Amino acid sequence: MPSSRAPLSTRRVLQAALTLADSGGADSLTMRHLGRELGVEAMSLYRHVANKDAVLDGIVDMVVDEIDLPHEDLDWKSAMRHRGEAAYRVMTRHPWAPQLLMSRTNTGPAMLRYIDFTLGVLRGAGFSWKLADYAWNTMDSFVYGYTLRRLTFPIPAADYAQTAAAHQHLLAGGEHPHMAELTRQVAEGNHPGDPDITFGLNLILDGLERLRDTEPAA
Amino acid sequence: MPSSRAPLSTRRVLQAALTLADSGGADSLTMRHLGRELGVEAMSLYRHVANKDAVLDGIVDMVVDEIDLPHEDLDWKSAMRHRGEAAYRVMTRHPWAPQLLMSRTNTGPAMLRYIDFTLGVLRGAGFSWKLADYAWNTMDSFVYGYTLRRLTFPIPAADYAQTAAAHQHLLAGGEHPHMAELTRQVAEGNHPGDPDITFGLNLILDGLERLRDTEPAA
DNA sequence: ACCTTTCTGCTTACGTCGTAAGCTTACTTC
DNA sequence: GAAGTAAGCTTACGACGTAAGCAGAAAGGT
Repeated sequence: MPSSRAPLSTRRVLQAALTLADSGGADSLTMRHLGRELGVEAMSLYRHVANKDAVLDGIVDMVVDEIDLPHEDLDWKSAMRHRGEAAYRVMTRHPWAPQLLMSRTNTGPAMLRYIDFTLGVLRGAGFSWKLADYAWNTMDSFVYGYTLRRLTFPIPAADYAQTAAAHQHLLAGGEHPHMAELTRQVAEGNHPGDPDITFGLNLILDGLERLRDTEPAA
Repeated sequence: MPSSRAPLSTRRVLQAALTLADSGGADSLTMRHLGRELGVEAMSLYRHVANKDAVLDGIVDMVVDEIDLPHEDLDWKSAMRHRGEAAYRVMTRHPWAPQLLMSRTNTGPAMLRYIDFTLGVLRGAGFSWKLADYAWNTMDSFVYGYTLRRLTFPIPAADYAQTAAAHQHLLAGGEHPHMAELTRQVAEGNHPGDPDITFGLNLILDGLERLRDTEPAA
């Protein structure tokens, strides 16, 4: 009895690749492993995708497509904040993604849609073309940077105080007095230790609003 | 006549690794290639570095160490702006670096020094511990994000207008009306196309200043 | 002087990766 | 059924990081 297997397709390959990356990280996403997951030899995948890069481009765009766009009728600041937070949430669900997103030029359809929407929101709010362009670029730089740092950082936010307490002695040498004191503050619970993404988003959005009001669209 | 070769050392290996990465990108930095560059077999390197990860950690910290710290007597905003711009410049000299910096947990001595200095500047300017911590985290998220985006982006800033003009037809389908119009604006020279890093830095610094003045250090 | 330890670099080898080239099997279309 | 095409398989190549063990030279003790 020959095993009757669902036929391969680009879609199915990318879907499996996404699942594989989610479960085992970027390192576990190899052509051989991906093939195994689909009950197929590695080389068979090449009938449906050009090469591994195409797989990476594909799953990155699938992730971008998960970022949901806020309702058109939200005020621009809420919309933009929502957008940034949504991007962060999605990346957190797919921790391997931001690294990849930032490392390849790839601008898939989902990304184009996402940018176009953002420009629309800003233009609707009275931003000049130039300022709108600057605005989304600045926002995105921050969002990606923040997300990458968060994902790379080894300590879960909930454990900051505890970890700070445990590591205070490492900074006792006096070479890094400010870090030592900051660590003490965190250990004693005087401050939570890492800003939520909303902190930076609001900072940037408030600044953009002021710029818009200073130099309005021509 | 046996070739009399300078003896290996951790320092020499890391130095060569840095040079190799600079000249050929991260991909060209392999143990075999690195050995060849030093006139030595790949396995010989393992006498001086634990493994490839140690090499990567090492050269990343060397790059961080290149970021020069502004003078202590600069006002805090200039100091912070200077710091961000310096980081950007250094990363641009070593385009392979930010990717690596963000992907590994590694906090080498140069990084510790850099953070401690920044905290000192902010505390000296009257920021609370909490706000100072938020401040440098937000700044750095932006700086790294901005730098990564810039390095990944395929078009040199000088060619924006020309490239925009050449690609306008791709957006003619009407699916992305705002991007199409933005591209037109860039093509016609109505706006330069991408913000300098100073734009975002000032945005964030001005915002931080306002926050400091609203909720001063206890 | 000789022996012995240690240090440095070399050789060989294993299991992994992406993928080129060519083969085989199965399904369509007449 | 014959012919043509598509889908998956086999084998192989040249990378990669690095484990294990070897060879020769330098250094220290007697």
